[in-house]
Amino acid sequence: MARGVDPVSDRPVYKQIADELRRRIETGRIAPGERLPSESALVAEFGVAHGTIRQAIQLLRSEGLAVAEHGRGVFVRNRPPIRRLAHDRFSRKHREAGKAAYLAEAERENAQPRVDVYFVGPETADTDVAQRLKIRKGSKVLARRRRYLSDGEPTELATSFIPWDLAKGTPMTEINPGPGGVYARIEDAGRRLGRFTEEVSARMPTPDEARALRLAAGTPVLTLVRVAYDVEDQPVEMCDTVMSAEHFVLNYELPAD
Amino acid sequence: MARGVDPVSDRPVYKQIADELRRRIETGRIAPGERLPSESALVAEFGVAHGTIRQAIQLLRSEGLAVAEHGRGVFVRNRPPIRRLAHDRFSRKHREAGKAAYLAEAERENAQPRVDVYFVGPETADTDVAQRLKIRKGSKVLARRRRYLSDGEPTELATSFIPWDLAKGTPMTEINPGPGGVYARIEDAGRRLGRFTEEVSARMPTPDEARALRLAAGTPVLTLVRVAYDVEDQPVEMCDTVMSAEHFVLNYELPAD
DNA sequence: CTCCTCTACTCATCTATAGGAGTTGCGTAT
DNA sequence: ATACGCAACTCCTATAGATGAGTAGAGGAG
Repeated sequence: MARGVDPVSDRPVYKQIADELRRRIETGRIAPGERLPSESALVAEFGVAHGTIRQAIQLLRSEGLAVAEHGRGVFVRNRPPIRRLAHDRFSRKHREAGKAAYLAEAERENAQPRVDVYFVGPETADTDVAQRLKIRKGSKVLARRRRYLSDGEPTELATSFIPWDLAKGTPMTEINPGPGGVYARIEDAGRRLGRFTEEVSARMPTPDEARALRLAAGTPVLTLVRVAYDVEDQPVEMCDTVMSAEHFVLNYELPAD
Repeated sequence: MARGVDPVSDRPVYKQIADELRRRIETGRIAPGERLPSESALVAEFGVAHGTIRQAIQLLRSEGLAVAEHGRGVFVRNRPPIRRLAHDRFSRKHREAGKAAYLAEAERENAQPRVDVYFVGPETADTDVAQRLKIRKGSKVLARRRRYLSDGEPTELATSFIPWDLAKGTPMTEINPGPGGVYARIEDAGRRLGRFTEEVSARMPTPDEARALRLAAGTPVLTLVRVAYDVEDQPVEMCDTVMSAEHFVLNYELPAD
């Protein structure tokens, strides 16, 4: 028996059911972390087929409102704590305090930081990297691929590229580049940093990214490409970052002139 | 008969089929704009049930790789042109040239701009607006709700809030605030602008947003909250913007110290 | 020529059913 | 008390069909 759904309505039944469940979530009738009624309970409640209920739940999942756990149930999403990245996170004062940007952020948030280094070593620059670093495509660069975690939860994937001439023979080629991070080592190499540019966008994650960041289905990622320039305005590093969009807010400041 | 899928594999059949179709798209065997084989053709090709094909296609759609058109077919997505928002888009030099930021951008891109104004009028500030504008919750503010289009395609939704004391009796309360936009009128009112802050994040769109921006299913939005401050560092305006993530890249510049 | 209808195709929705796999908790044997 | 096994629950995958609704093209009526 259809309860609350109108099978002859213009709006498909599965959307009507999703609407009803969304309402319950938004009004707090089903609180964050709580379980939704099971598929079979919803079949009974709304008097529709199993597949229809499944479509409705799928919709809520794609909106990021619910997550399914195999064998346990479907749960209202707990909004994770949000990490705000300050616009001055790469300022020299933090670097001189001996802190890489990520560790400085983590400290402010009282979280236990961890970095998994996937790879550090030479690679050849693809078109995009070459263009941003103003070097020839195919040139040798140092690549540093890593994953950042906070209290054991993965938060972002980052890959840095540094022209090989600048990186070779320095601690940048080590797993741990030392206090202040790679940017401190670049300044040690005599290239004083002048400015950074950042390009921000968002998209759906690739399956690999979803796994590495343990993303729930239907949650987007923020992508950030940063290029560091020295005071001569020569690019010295670029960093490609992918982060779970719902964990992050990026803060920027623009002057009025 | 199963062609290219292994029904006893660990990976579900529908994902294997999605993998195969994704491969064809990525290798260009099915080019952007081209049609995928019809559902029934795929049922025949892979020897599986209709529902399984549907699940596979749903997956590709949620990844933004394909769009379905009712009655016509499923097409490989055409990547829309990307709009890059420069970090100096609110600089005084553009404003003094009599151009609002959006129109200046559109001109650079050779696109036909249009603005649908949904609402201009007084509202009461909610908690978030009040906090950002440093006014009391429930205070009167001018709200300006609008949608921007480029060559007829909707690109972003924006809502501005301006303290009522500042807006009342000025052209800001009109549909068209005049040359240079609202920011020019704020300066006319004697509040010289000093800086802007922007907070960027991303999420899945609400159903309303998806409709207003004509978003394909499974594509995220970028959200941007900008606050304008005068030279006394008092907030004078905040603007909440929602844009299709795949249309936009935001550019920022950070000083090194 | 234009307009209409009809048909054959497309995707969208929905039903009904079946077995799989992961989780939880209870009860029994040790 | 602890460990094991099992039953009952959860969601996941897949099948097989029916009906609806939008689109495109062929062909006939005007």
